[in-house]
Amino acid sequence: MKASVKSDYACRAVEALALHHPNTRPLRIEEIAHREAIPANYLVQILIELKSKGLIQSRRGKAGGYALAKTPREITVGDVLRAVQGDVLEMPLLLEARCPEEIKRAWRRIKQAAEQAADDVNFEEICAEAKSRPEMYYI
Amino acid sequence: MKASVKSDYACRAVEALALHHPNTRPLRIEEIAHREAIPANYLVQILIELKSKGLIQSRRGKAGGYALAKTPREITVGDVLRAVQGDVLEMPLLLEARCPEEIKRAWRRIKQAAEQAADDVNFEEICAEAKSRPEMYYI
DNA sequence: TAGCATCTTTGGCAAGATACTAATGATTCA
DNA sequence: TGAATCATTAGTATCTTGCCAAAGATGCTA
Repeated sequence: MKASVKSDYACRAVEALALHHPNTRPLRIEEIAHREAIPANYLVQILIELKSKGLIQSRRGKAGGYALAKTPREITVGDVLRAVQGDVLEMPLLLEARCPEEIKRAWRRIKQAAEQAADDVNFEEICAEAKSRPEMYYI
Repeated sequence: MKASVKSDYACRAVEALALHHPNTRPLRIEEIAHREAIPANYLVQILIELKSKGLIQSRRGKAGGYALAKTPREITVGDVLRAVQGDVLEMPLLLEARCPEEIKRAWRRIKQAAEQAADDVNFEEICAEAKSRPEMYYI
């Protein structure tokens, strides 16, 4: 089991929007991509997924861009992971008939532990930590 | 993050060996492959990795095969996952300089939760569950 | 209403990972 | 010696990942 770069990008993009919140001016793709060092062409697709899951909202045209659709406190890392990869920890093998039930139970325990940990971190906390290290944001 | 078929095969192979324990006759690859419905040619490679990590042992030649190198209680799901995939939850992005520290912290929390859950299940428990459902082993 | 800036959608693609197959070698035992 | 087994290595079809880029849709403004 490996964490994908995409999931990381998604969390960092949401963090950027959360740090900008509740400023009314939306952040453009290019701004987010630059701040978080994410390839803009890839970020586009990630933002679309986050939007379709109701985590962020967008506006087009001049003065367009992205903003959170909820408060940072209402968005967890688990929400972001589910938005971009379907589930915090995907286990297709839970559907396989040949996997014995007791092994499936062990897999489920791991899955639930990861899910709980992911749902336990919201972006208000993440922003608070980020702001306690302001030096990062002058580079 | 997705659980691989390989990890599942590894757990099922160790379960088969644990259920056979402490019988002195080793289990042949073909036996394990048949019992757990795992492609034999693939299982070979998995068993080699489990052996190199000291979880199982082997004997060659006639009357050869595999057996556990420890008691089922001494082997956890976490041990098996680390043996076949390096870590319970791999997070190469923890090494990336562009990922802010507060996001890394969130990733670490998820990683540790999964690790703890995996280390919390040993194969004695798994065997006990399996034996409480004996119907599976007559098919 | 023209035109531009932005988001949106779609298709493509190179590199790597996954889940195998298969051939050959090495070891043990009778 | 030879049969049975594990051990090693190479190959490979398919899928996934992490992007790029072109064309479209929409909103703002002059």
